[in-house]
Amino acid sequence: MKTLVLLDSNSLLNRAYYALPDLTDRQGRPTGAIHGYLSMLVKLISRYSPDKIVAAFDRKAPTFRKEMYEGYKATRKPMPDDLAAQLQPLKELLSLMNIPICEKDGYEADDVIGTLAKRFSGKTYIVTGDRDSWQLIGPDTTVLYTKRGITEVEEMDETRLKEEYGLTPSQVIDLKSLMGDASDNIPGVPGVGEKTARTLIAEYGTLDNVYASLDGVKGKLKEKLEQNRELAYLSYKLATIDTDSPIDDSVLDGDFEAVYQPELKTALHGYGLVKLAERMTFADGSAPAEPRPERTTATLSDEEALSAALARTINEFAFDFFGATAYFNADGSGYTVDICDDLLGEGVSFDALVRAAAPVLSDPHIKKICFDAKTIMHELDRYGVSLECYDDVLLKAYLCDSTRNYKSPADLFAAYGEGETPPAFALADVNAKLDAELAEKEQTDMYRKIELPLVKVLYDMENRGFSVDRATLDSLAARFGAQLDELSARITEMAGEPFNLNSTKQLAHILFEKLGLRRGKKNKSGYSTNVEVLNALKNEHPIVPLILSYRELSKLKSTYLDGMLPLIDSKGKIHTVFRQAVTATGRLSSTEPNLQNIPIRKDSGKEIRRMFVASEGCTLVCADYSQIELRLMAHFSGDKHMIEAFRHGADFHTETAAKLFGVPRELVTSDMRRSAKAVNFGIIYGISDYGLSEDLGVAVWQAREYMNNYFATYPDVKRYMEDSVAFAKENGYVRTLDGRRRYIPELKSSNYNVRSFGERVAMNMPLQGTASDIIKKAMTAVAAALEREAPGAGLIMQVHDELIVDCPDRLTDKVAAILKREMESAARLEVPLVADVGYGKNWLEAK
DNA sequence: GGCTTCACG
DNA sequence: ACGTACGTGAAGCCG
Repeated sequence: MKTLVLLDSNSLLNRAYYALPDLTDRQGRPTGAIHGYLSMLVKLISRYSPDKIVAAFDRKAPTFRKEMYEGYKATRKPMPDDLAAQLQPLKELLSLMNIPICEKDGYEADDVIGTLAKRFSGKTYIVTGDRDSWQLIGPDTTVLYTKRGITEVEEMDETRLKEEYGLTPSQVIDLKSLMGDASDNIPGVPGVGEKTARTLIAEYGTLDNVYASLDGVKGKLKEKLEQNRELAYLSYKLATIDTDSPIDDSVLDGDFEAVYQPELKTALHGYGLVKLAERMTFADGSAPAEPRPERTTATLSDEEALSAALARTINEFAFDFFGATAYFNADGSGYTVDICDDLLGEGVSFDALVRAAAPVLSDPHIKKICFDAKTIMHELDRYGVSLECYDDVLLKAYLCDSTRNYKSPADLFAAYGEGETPPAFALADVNAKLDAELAEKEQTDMYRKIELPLVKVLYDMENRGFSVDRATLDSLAARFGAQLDELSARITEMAGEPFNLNSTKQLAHILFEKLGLRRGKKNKSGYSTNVEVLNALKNEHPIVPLILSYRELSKLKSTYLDGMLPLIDSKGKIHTVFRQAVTATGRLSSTEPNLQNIPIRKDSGKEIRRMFVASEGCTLVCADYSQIELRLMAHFSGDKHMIEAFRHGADFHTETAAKLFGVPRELVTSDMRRSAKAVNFGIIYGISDYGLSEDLGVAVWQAREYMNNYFATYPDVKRYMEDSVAFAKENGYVRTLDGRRRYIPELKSSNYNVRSFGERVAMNMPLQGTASDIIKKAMTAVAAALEREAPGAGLIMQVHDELIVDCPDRLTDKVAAILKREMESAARLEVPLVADVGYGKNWLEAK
């Protein structure tokens, strides 16, 4: 099957123009966009080895669209002069590359591309920075979507479009007709943004169906849709790419060859694009510059050679999947198998690369050096390939400095490489450097025993997913929606004018200027309208409690109902992504969606928790550590009274209150307990009198007294906190029980606030971090135990001190016992480590 | 992209 | 005198 690459030239030029700095050649002619465009093209050619390439350009008469919807401002900006000036030179260079140009008066490049893609039978890649073109995706048609920068592309095919956006190609049009596109002059439905549009499409599938089911839509949204039906359908027409434009498809006749006439080299040199020319092969025999002469590089000419090379005994090789490029050994012999762009340029497709590499990737004896192995594993899922035996430089770098945030291998090279763009084998060098640094910082065990084994556990959790009950979600969304409509109507009436309730600025204007209510705290952009302020005004004006209710419900609806919808897969599950290298303390974080902040504290929020359910025939078993951070404080400080309170007391906060106020525990009032609890929390956060006073709503001197009282009750706690800070000041870092470190440069600051922050961090991190270490160890142990003793059951969630297992009903008791056993034995402390277990059909019930 | 607000541990 | 509790992520507004 032949391969065709279609270039959406105007879109690419635009991207290149804005992504690159203003370059000019010696004569002062702008060349930045040309440079970006051609770099991308050269890379693409070597990666996809297309048989045919066509460059499409816009040729739309400027007035064409305006008249179609008069009254709507044409917002598309004219092309900047120094971009327009690059158009003709680019076309000339493309001709010299023997790449045909296709354009048609009155048509956009989109239409040309859509038409050619339809007429070509074979594998088609559409290269563009425009999401519109996703509607053209099909079984044989993939869109290569340029990411920021330009030389990086993302392969968007049917599967990926479904997975990432929950859309079929044709739904791309439906979506756009609702949300519009300012840059493309597509109006859409006013007041409907991407968020709402995606929800509507997720629910109704098509524009037609949205309008056929208007009765199911509530409130203002329904109004907006009704009033703008024509606009929506006009937008639909505008967003639809014409796949039957009258173009001459003889541009598809010839085949492309990546060997160029010397005239091209001369022309490129003329534009000062020498480096670019060096990456090309010319008919007069001048080949691309030989890279990296300091190592032996075996350039492999085809798939067979690749397989052979990979089959050779290699101990280790680095794998940079997203740069889509490099495999090589790092066995110390100095031999390098470099199959990056060189090989991809010689007849090997990326799919073929993965297939050829599969035996190596899955070989349990060959170590693969990865950046973010978990993500790579998910990517390889798409090819049915598993990754065994891996190292992860991201995790190593994280352990070396948890306050850094490495987003890509490039970030790592910047920190550990030699600077500049790294050679392909740099990952192996970085890996070696990291191993040394891990050893030097005593993090090797943290890496091998805790973080690395957790990768597979998290990967399995993410894959398994959490079931969501659509019926519950829908009915909650309807209920909240109706309440919000009602609230917003009443608020508008009381305010005497309509305003955007979601705008703190407008709300502040209404409350403090129009209604003259008491101003509270200030923030950077004016007076705050946060809960604290509003609560203080609750009884001042009847509008305030309504605003509080509005805030509560709108938060819940937008974040946890509307926001969740597009993330539900075809099996009714959502798959969070756990991030293992972001927090400074060692905790995990959860994104897309964040399932670690699902509501629980208020009644309205509890309802939301109900929609997270066990899967078919299964039960959720939930276990959480009881007061783990305070228990760790007891352990670390060795404070006898605190230890005693944990060993014998039923409720630690009550126990603390009894000691603090000098009364028997039976006589502890709820107020006393509340204060004691606040101080206990303060202790975990690295206490300050001011913070405590804020939390308790008492004077600072009063808070100060509570603290002194607390330290008198648990004297070793105070000593421990002082020791912690002293250790940090001396060594520059603090550490957990297992040795995880957090460096605290803030302690050296001359700024009091910054330094105080450092001191609180020094007190807090060992507690929060050790708790993280413990639950991470427990997770690995639980996963293994479940596999052995309760096959069919699996972890699906971690919320810092809580684990959730989804298990077949009959295994419930077994799983409960496993969770309790493994969690409680994950660390040996001076006080008991206790996990409380519950179960149920939904998350609320199980907790 | 920064800021504010608020959901969780 | 200083003016903040520790750790996150997402939504929405605004310039």
